[in-house]
Amino acid sequence: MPFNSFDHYPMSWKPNKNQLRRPIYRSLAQLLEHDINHGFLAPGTKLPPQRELADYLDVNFTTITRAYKLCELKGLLYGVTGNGTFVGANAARSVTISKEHNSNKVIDLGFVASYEQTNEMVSEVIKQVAEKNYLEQLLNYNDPSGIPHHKLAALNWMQTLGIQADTEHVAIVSGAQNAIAITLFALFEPGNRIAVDVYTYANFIEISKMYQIRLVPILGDEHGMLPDALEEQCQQMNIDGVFLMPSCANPTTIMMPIKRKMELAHVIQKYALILIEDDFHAFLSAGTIDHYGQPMYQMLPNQTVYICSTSKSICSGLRVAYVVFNEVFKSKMIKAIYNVNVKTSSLDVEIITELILTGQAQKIVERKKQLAEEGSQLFRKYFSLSPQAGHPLSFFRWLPIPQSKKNLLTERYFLDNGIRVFHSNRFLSSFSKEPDHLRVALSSTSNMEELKVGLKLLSELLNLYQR
Amino acid sequence: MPFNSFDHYPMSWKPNKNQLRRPIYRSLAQLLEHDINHGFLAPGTKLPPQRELADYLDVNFTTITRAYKLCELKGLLYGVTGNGTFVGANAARSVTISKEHNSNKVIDLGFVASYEQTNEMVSEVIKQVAEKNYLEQLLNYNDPSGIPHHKLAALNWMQTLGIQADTEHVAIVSGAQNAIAITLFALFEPGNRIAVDVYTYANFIEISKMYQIRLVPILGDEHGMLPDALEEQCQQMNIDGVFLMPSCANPTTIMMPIKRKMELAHVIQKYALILIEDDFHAFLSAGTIDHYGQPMYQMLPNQTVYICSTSKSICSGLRVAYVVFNEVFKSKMIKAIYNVNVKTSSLDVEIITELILTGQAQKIVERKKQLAEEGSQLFRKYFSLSPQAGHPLSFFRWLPIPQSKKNLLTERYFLDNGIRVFHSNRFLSSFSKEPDHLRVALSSTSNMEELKVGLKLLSELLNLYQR
DNA sequence: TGATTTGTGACTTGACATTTC
DNA sequence: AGAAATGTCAAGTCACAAATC
Repeated sequence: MPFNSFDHYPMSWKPNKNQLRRPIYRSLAQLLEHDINHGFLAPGTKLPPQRELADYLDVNFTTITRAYKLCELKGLLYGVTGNGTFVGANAARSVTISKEHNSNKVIDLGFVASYEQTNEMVSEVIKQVAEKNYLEQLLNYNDPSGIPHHKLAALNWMQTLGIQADTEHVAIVSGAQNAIAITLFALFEPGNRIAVDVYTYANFIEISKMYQIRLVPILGDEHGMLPDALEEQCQQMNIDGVFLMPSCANPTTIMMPIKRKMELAHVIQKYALILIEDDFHAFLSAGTIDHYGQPMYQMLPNQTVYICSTSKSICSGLRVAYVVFNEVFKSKMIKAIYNVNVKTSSLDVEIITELILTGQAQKIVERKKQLAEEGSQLFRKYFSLSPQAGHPLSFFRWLPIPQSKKNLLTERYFLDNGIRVFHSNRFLSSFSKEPDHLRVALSSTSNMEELKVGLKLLSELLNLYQR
Repeated sequence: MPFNSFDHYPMSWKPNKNQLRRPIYRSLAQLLEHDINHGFLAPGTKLPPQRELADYLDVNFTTITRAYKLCELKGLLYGVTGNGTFVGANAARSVTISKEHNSNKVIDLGFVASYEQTNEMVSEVIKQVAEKNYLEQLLNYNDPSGIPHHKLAALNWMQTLGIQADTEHVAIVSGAQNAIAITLFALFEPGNRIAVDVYTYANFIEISKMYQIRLVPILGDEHGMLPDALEEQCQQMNIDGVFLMPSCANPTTIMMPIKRKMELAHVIQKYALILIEDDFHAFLSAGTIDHYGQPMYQMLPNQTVYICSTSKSICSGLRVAYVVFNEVFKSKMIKAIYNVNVKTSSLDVEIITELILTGQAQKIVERKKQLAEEGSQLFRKYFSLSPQAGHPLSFFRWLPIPQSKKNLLTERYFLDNGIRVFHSNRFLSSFSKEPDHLRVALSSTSNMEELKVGLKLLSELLNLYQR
């Protein structure tokens, strides 16, 4: 007979004993998943200790361990030895951020687009490409990892970002998200652990959940992830990789100075982690910002997959990204690219290549920088920036907001009032006590006037929200 | 002390006891993987029984179970209760089939392309699309699952194949392989089991290995998978899905008659399997072949993901496929599409759409059918077809060859003599005692003359091979 | 500081199903 | 036809590590 009287000190979760079928651990995990997904267990809830629940259900405590673990792999829970097991911040919902059909009344400061105003410059080049007399050669199955000529343009482009590589160690894929999916697929297995910033790219959290990668949040400061914190976690558990966006972390806008990169590289090397370096804002940093230095790929070529998307810098709709890797990863990466994509449309890549080789891409970048500068100025008009404001040209801002009990309803509140923004919780893989933020995209409205209206409305709403 | 004297009855695999580290099961799995990958354990080898090996290594027998299981999930092994554990047919190598750079002297009858001669008809349409005045609207992040207008064209196209659906239940992805990856990702978890034909699509085997899906081969006859065999396996173990290519199975060219589809649908429904229906040859069957009937999606809409690629039928390089699913799968599929692709280039889809709406696509199909007919005739000139020859217009043939000790070296033999073809072993997920075959692609040479030379050479080589 | 709480994970036990002989 | 061989899998035991009090 159980020692405690459970009625007096009720557990946070009491599964119905009668609903349990064999195997118990699966059945229990199912009940747990159901209760989380249906809101009976709020994010952050501390679950009953394994032994206590086991006692209550009259089973061995490792049966509970196993049930909890199933849910952990699905990204619903996380456990802390000596402390307890908790429901994850985003257990109950998908945090995927995608472009949605808004009603016309809503101004989208949520999804980060890329100042799509520049796309007409691309249309021109499409017409030029269509006149080429070798179009047929772009329409077959040849060169699954990219036509050599396209790869050369890629290397040319990435050279300005500080990347040195050759055509044998670059491949063309369909955008950065696609590159991430392929890299996870190629180099990681379900159950592996990847270290991430406490706040990290929401779609990375989501794809990790899907592929059953366990994320290990690492503390950071104003220069990004802390090497000591990473090392500590590496000592404590078996970590397989680390995901970083050094050129401008999403959502925090932190740009990692070269010094921090080197310190982190040291730890990454020491523990033989695989680094996924998503350098999506490099085109706004390299050659523009002093202490930017170079990509981490250059420090750790044998351990890094470097991802350079052209979606933010050149054109979002053509879905072209470059992936750079060393010989050790090559065969696995090529195989994964084939398994996921077969290949990326050579027509699209031809257009990007033409943009690069004719110098049009550089003009687009200049224009986007200009727009980013304008967007930033508008933002500063309505909100004060802290001295540690992150990347000056970032396509989005990380705006501290007062703590509120609304919490999960925050996004709803703004949406109902005509603004789409994302709450910091969406970028959490476990939980955090840091102050709440909003991520505010500056690059998604169709013009600056709309952005201005949006930011003004947001600042007004925020004043009301505080009370 | 062990009962048997192991020196007298040596086990097929004797791992070095001293190399074992803790955890034992992982370390053992690693040794096993190494020995398989380095050829010390040939495909088909029977491994020592779990209890015997455990005795030898002085560990509990379920430690061996676990080690074997790790390797099974990676597609290296398969176990049969009561019989033993065996090294898989393709354990040591990747069976991925991709377009490779051949030396000019090699004629490629391996990779199945799609009579790329028709691509110049596509070039024309690209020029037309480039002149549209709404190009910019194709270059942004909007409509990740496809622009409504594009979806309507998709439905229009698939209607001729017998599919009834609406725009809410179709999505656009980047080719059939991409569709498969997304479907696995969306609806299956690592460790799940999927039933397949004994000989099945090599790239499906490969992606399943990567995602740790266990394949369960099901016996078939000249009309495809046997419903009874499927049912038997379903009773025996927990099977989650089934992968079928009813319009023309790759590599066997079997087209499933409507009667068989209905019988299989019955079993699939009874055991609540998820059906992945890759209908890549439907455009060569629907309306052409009498007893083709309709896709299985129409019989089991709630359990089926229907994949319709335009690579084989319209244009291979543009990477566009349509996916049809019911409401129950919708949110998971849309999420997975976003996580893997974000979206498919709307420019490419616009071109495919234009091809469909102007009727050019239909003309391309007609031309491809003509070419397929020619290719088939050429084949019959050099090889006799059995009465159960499979799909008459198939882009490839399944050619019985004499048993030979060369086995794994068969592909090498033909390659060294100027022909790339694939041996039946490449399409096996476990093992089989059925007679050997070659898969001979008819659609990959740049013209019919080259195909003729290739087939002639192949028939000559085959005569020599027999001796 | 040290006992206690709490989670992790490898290995062991034992029931069971199928195949072989 | 039945005993033995063989693989599968859930659940239990146990050692340990980190956090808390």
